[in-house]
Amino acid sequence: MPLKEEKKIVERSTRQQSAILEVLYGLDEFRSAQEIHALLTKKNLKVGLATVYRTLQKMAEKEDIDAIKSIEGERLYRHCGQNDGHHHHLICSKCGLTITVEGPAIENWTDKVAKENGFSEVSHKVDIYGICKNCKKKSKP
Amino acid sequence: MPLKEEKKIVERSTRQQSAILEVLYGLDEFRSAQEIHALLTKKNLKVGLATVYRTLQKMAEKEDIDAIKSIEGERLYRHCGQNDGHHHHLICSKCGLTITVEGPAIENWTDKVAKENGFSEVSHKVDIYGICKNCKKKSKP
DNA sequence: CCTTTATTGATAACGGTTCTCAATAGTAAC
DNA sequence: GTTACTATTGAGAACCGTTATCAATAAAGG
Repeated sequence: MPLKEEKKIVERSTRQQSAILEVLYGLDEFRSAQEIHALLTKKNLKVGLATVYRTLQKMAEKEDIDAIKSIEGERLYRHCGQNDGHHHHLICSKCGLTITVEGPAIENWTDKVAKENGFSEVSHKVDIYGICKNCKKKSKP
Repeated sequence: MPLKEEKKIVERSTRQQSAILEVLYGLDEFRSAQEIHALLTKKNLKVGLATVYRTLQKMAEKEDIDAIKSIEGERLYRHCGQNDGHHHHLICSKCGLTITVEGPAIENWTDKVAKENGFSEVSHKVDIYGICKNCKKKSKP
């Protein structure tokens, strides 16, 4: 049983998957499945909404792309350049501005807390929400 | 304009609100609005589902109770004893086990990161998800 | 008791996501 | 290229948590 391929998202490569990847690579910030679907449509790449959901989900599972939850509970996706090194996201709750941050300190702290409490697999998902400078300014006129 | 009252959830106190509070005080872990509604029903405290949602929302706004989001995106509520001092939650993604942790280190880090990036209001919502000891054990038999 | 109006509750609506299942299209073997 | 197999797709229905609607109810104060 030789392992033929390994970097495929799924067992068969399709037009739809490439289209979704194409859009993802063009993204600089997190987008919802629906937004990605809209972007595809705008590019005349016809892909069903259900397929977008399914494919993004699979890609996120395989960690080919980054997935986070917005504070409203929406799942957001982004192709994330660096696959090495932990990094987290500082996301503006108002406008969605996303900044990637490195967090050795937080890694250490979460690891410590996790260990003390017998938890594992805590490290990868510390996304922090706040209000960015611009939005703060706007909200206090 | 004298401020008459201050610790009331709302402007008028009702049977329904007391019922919800009663259930909340009996909770030791986070529960969804629907679960709380079910608990009320079980206690023969008839309260409409919409009212449960509304009331929990208001209480959480006033920070009379703690609210978090489960990884599935559900809002979960709990009456949280200590009202003083920042604290965060370490929550098992599998079984929902919740541990309250203090995090001066994380406060400092988030503050620093926030300031560096011009963000504000980042401090209060660092809930960390992981897999607790028991669930980890189960998943690797 | 009466009036005012915050609150309630049954139900509809909503929004994001997942499911269904027949149609479509990769893939490997011929 | 053709065939057979089956993974994938897509349109729409279903789902699920939540919010909105709005008439009915019931606190609070006079």
